[in-house]
Amino acid sequence: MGEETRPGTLRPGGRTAQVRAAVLQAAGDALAEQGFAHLDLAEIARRAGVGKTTVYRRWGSVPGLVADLLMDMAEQSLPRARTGSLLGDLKANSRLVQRTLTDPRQGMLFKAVIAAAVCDARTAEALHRFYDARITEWAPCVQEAVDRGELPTGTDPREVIRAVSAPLYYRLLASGDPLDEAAADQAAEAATAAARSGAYITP
Amino acid sequence: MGEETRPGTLRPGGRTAQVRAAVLQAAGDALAEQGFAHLDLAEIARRAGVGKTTVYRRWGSVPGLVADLLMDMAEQSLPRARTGSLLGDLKANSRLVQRTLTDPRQGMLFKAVIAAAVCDARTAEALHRFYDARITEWAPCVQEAVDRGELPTGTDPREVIRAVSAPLYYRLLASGDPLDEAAADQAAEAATAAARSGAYITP
DNA sequence: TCCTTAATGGAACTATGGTCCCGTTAGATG
DNA sequence: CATCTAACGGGACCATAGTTCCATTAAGGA
Repeated sequence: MGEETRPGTLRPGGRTAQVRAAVLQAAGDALAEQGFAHLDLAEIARRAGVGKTTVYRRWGSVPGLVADLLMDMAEQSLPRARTGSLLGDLKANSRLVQRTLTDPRQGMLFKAVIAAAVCDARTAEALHRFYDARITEWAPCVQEAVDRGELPTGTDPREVIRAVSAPLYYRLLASGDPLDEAAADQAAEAATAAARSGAYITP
Repeated sequence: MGEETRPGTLRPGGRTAQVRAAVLQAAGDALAEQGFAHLDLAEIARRAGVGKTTVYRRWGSVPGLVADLLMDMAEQSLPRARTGSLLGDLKANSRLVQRTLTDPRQGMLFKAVIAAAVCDARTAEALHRFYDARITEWAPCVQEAVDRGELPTGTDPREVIRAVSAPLYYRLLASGDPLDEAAADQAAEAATAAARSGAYITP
C-alpha cells in the first residue's frame, strides 16, 4: 500500500530539474517580497514560467514547497570554523546565524520555514533534520575544546551549539529584540561560560 | 483619516463581552484540535454559536483573532517566584515555561501565535508586548540576585530571563528536541552560570 | 534513432474562504 | 421605560485557491 512514485523521482534529469530550480528560485523571491501569508502557488508558477498544475502536482501545498526549499538550503551549508579556541569558534557560529537571520531574504525565508513547520508535520520533520545537520557540522568545535581541556569532560557538544543559536531565534521569533552583532557575541560568550561551568554535562 | 472606531469598543458590556469570550474559547479549542493551518473562522463562529459575519467584523482575519487570544492569555500570567536564590527562581521560571509549552492546548496555542506573528505585523507587535510583560514580571528575580551579591553588578536582568526561555522555544520551534524537565533545568542552570561569569553585563 | 511513458501545460471546473446587504437584537443614556 | 444606534445574525454573493482533464513535450532506455 502507498507505493505510488512521486512526480519528479523517475525522471529527475533535464527539464524536471530545471523546473525545480526555477520554482524554488521563484518561491524564495516571492517569500522574501511578500512573506509567508500571501504566498500564492499560482503566482510562483507564473514567475517561474511554469504551469500552475505542475507546482500543485509536485509540491501540493505551500508548506510542502517550503520544505523542499529548506532541503535546497541545507545542501549549501557552510563549513564550521576552526579558530583554535572555543569562544572564537562559537562567535563565528553565532555571527553566521545572526547574519543569516538579519539578511532580508534569508531572514524572511527562515521565518516562513518556521511558520510552515508549525502548520505541517512533514515540514517540521524536514526542519528538524536541517538543524540536526547544522549541529552535527559544528559540534566538533566543542568536542575539540573538551579534548584541549577548555571544557569539562562529559560536556554534550550538541547542547552547546544549540545554546548559541537559541537566543538569536528567540529574538527573531518571539521577543523581537534587536538581532545585532552584540547579541550574537553575547550568545557565544554566554554559551561558553555556561559550558565551562559544567552546565551542559549530560551523563 | 483612520479615526473609525473598531466594533466592540463603544459598547463593551453585556453581549459584546459574551461574544468575545465565546469566540476566544472556540478559537482556542479549534487551534488545539486542528492546528493553525486548518483554522476556519466560519467553523469558529459555528462553535461559538455566533454569526460568521460578527467574527469577520470584529477580528478580520486569523492572525487578528490569534493576537486577541494572546491578549487574553497575557492577562492570566502567573506571578514570579521568590525562592530566595537565583537558581531556584530561574528553575521555577523555566519549569513554568516548559509546562506551558508541553501542555497540549497551550503548546499548540503558542506555536500558532508564533506562526501568526510571522504572517502579520500587528500580531508580531502583540507578541513582543506579551514577552516584554513576562520578562518585566520576572526580571526582579535577577535584580535581587545582583543586590544579594550572587551576580556581578551591571548584569542586565532582562537578558538573563530571556536566556532561560530561549532554549525551550528553540526546541519547540526549530530543533524539535525533547522539551522535558531536564531541558528546563539545564536552561536555568546555564543561564545562572553564564550570568555569574558576567556574560550578561551590559554597559 | 525510435519508442514508451513520465512529466508538463493550458483551460475549464469546483470548492471554500471572505464580503456585502439589510433586517433584528439589545446596550447605553436620559 | 422610551429612544437611539452599536453590534449581531442570516443568507446571498463574489473572489480565488486548488482540482481535474486531456493534449503536448521530452527523458530514458532498447
